[in-house]
Formats: sequence, structure tokens, C-alpha cells
Amino acid sequence: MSENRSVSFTPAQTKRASEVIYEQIYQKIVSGELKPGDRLPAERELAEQFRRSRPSIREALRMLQQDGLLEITVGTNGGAIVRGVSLASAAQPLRKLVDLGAITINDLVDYRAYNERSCGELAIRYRTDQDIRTLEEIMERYHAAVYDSETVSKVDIEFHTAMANASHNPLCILINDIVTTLCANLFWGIAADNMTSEKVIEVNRRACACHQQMLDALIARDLETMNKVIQVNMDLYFDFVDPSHLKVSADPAGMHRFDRPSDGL
Amino acid sequence: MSENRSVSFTPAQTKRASEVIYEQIYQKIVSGELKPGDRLPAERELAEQFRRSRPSIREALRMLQQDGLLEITVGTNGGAIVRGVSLASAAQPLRKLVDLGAITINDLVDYRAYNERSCGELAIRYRTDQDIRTLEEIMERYHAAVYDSETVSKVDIEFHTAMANASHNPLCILINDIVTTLCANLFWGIAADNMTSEKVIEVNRRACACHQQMLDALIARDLETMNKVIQVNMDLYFDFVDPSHLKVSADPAGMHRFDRPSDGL
DNA sequence: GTTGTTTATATGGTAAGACCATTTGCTGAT
DNA sequence: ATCAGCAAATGGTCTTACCATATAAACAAC
Repeated sequence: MSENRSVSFTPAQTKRASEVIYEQIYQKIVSGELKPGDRLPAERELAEQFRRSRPSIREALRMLQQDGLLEITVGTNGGAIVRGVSLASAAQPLRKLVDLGAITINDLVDYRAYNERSCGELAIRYRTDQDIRTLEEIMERYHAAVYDSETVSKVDIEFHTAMANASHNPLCILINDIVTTLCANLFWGIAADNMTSEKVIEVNRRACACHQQMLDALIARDLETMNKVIQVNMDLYFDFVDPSHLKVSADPAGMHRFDRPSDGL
Repeated sequence: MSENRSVSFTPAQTKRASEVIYEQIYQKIVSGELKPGDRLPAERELAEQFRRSRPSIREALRMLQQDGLLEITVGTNGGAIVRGVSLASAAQPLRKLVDLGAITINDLVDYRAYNERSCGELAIRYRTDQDIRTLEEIMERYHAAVYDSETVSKVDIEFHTAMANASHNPLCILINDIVTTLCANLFWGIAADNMTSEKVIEVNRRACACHQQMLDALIARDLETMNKVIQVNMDLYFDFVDPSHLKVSADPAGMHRFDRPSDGL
């Protein structure tokens, strides 16, 4: 038999029907042909169009749903609706990484300060007047809440979220969201448990002043002050809290951090 | 009929069988009861254990697979294998956000510099001798490649990846991965197209010197120099490239960035 | 014995059809 | 006008069967 040495073949991997279906629908969403709010045909209709069985269609829909791209309801007028990709839904996969131990609390605490600085710098560039108004409103409530630690912890999160939004950078917003929701209560909760009320109020007062300075720096677009204040604010968390109570230890390089349970995990 | 006013009910939402199955398996993976490399029972066996039909089992497996938690093969000794959660697979969801336009190239370029700084600072704290050796090996090749732009662009990526790894922070590594793979070729490719070869070599030489300084700062654990050099390196990208060729424009705050096609998108 | 081939078997992949559950809207009786 | 009830559309589920593939064991040829 003659052999054509020039021909070459690619691996003959076969794809599941569900994957092919998934990719087609995914592409239509990415390309914009399917927009948020659009409704996909019924499963039986899709099965006919793709010339595939309903189970295959359903497997593809589960995959798309897992991506947060579809919302599925039953009943007449029900079906698969294309969902707008919100950052909130995008945070879900990252949270799973925390679940799975691929990202530890220590990693988050470490990155927290850096992301805050990034937020601050980008916010100075991209902030709008509306962002400022939102932050001013939050600071009003911050000032009013210094005697109420529970409220302070909530307002504190609001402030940092608003600051992240002012950066108008989805990565800042995303990471801030993950970090604050997973770390925030940690600090304030444990801090409150281990300090006298006078001390708590003192911490609140300082934190409040600190945040006010951050806002002022943002308004003035003063990068240097912003960075300085952010550093001061981070130090606050640790200076006023006994590390031993927080299960936090100082590491060799001079930064405080949670004890890593085991590096092998 | 007497009515107990104190009882209250929660919404009677029913869950799909596939979701219940998904959650059970997911939990076993998160809790560590199922470890990477472990093999799940066969679909028919699972169907029996869960008392559900095979299609329901399969939908759940598709969901877990979409999370990157399972690897499924056919044949004897085939089946669903629990996958170790690598950061590479974790980057996938973030890439999809870029696909979908939730994160734009502009956002990535903006965040790039900040993440680099975060990497640098954390690397100064957590670097190991092995990290240094890896970076030194890369720099050797960097020096040797200043006349070969194509190699430089590859080595450049290697350097920044190694630097991110030296931070030993998965968030740094993750974001560096996304940013470099999506942005890197952009700069070097376009830069090479629009510059004379002497100019290109000059850029390469400066970039190389810059990276050497970064490595030196890392070895010396010199935070101040590190930050300064990172800033210089970022400026390099823009100073030597005609913004008009890059479709980059200077924004009011003095930073260069890509033109946003439309804010409404 | 070694090698290559066949066969058995366990596994995922797919299909078809039926039925159930839920939601919506229409329709008709009051 | 209101409301009960029916009809239709849709997702949710199960059953059963068969196909495709990959491994391993049995077997045959050398």
C-alpha cells in the first residue's frame, strides 16, 4: 500500500453530545446573539433542533446553569432564561476555591491590604461624583455608630464595598467582595469579644477618623495620603487586638497573619 | 379549628434530584472524605445508592465536572475521578468572565500593575531560596535573548509567573496568570510591529535590566526598591510604544490605557 | 516463553418514550 | 366582576434498551 507521508492527523477525540450543545449555546451567549433575558426554546424543541435526546440537552443546560448563565423555571412561560452575568454570581467559583482549600484565609488576609490599595488608587482615577456622595452618606452613618460595634462592622463593609465600586474595576470589586465577606466579621467579632467597651469605642473612633481621611483623600485625588491612610487603617486592625486572641501571630517579615494550620494541606 | 400563631414555615422550594446529588458529592470532596485521585462508584451504582435514575446522576456529574472537580473517562477502570483543584483549572471561570465582557482588557491592564506590586511585596516576605534560583535561571536566559524579541516576550511571561509563584499567594498567582496570558502578547507583538529593530533591542535591554533589579531587590528583601523598579518597568511598556499604534490613549489622571469601546457594553 | 489476537466485561454515552409536577392562562359558570 | 376548574406548556423524572470504548483476561500462533 502506498503511504502519503505528508498527511497528518489530529487526535480523534470524540466529544459528548452535551458538550457540543453546551458550546453552541455558550458561544451564542458570548457573542451576544443571546442576550440576558432571552428565553431558550423548550427542551423538547432544543432536542429537535440539535437532533439529540432530551437527556443530552438537559446535561448541557445543567452545565450552563452551573456557569451561572441560565436561570431555569418550570410551568407555562417557564424555561431557560439567559442571565446577565453579575459579579455576584462570578464570585461563586472563587468562593468554592476557598471551600476546597485552594485559597486559605491567610491568603485572603494577606491579599486584603494590597487589594484595598489597588482600589484606592484606581478609585482616585475613576471615581465619579456619585461615588463620593455614596461614600459621604456611609461616613455619616459611620460617625453616628461609633458606640455600636455591630453597626460599625456592617458600615465598615459598606464603606470598603463602595470604595471598591468607585474603582470601577471588576477585579477590585470581585476580590473585595470575597475578602470582606470572609474576613470582616472575623476581626470585629473577635475584637469585640476580647476588649473592654471603652477600648472598643476607641478603636471605632480611630477607624472612623481613618475612613474619613480615606474619603477626603479620594475627593482630593491625593494618592500619597490615600496610601498612607490605608496603611494606618490596616495597622489599626492589629494594633488594638491582642494577636493571641485572634489566633494571629506575627511572622518573621513583620506582618501579622493567621497561623497556617499545616503547609501540607 | 385552632391555629397555632407561633409556628412559621419556610418556602417549600423543591430541589432537583441532580442538585441534591451534586451537593452530597460536593460536600464529600470539600470535607476531604473524597480526595483527589479517588474514584466514584459507577453511574449505575450511584443511581442505586442515591435511589435515583441514571440521567439524574449524570446531570449531577456534569455539574461537578463543570466545577473542574471530576475527570471522567470511559471503559473498564474508567469512571469519575476526583481531581485535585489546581489553580489552572480555577482560572477557567475567570476567563469566562472575560469572554462574557464582565471583565474587559482595560480592567486587566489597569489591575496588572497593582497585582505585580502585590506579588512583589508578598514575594519579599515569603520567597524561598528555590524561588530565587528559578528566577536567576530565567534572568540568565533573559540576558541572552535581548536580540530576540519573540523569546524575550516568552521569558518575560516566565519571569512574572515565577515572581507570582514566589509570593506563594494563590490570588496573586491566579490573577497574574489571567492578566499575563491575555495582555502580554498584546504589548510585545504590537510593539515589535511598530518599532525599528534598534529601538526594539533598546527596549529589551532596558526591560532586562529592570527585571534584574527586581530580582536583586527580591534577594535583598528591599521593598522600597522593588516598588520603584516595578513602577519603572510598567512605564517602560508605554514610554517606548507609540500609544496611537497600541490603540491606547492617555487618560486624564495621567495613566495610559486602552480605549474603552463603550461604557454601555 | 513470547507475542499477537480475540473475547469478555465493565464503564460511560445515547436514545426513546412515558409519566408526573408545576405554572399559567383561558373559559365558563355564578 | 369573580372565582373555580380545566387545558396546555414546560421542566422533572424514571425506565429500558442499546451503542461505544477501554481494559483485562483468555487464548492462539509462533
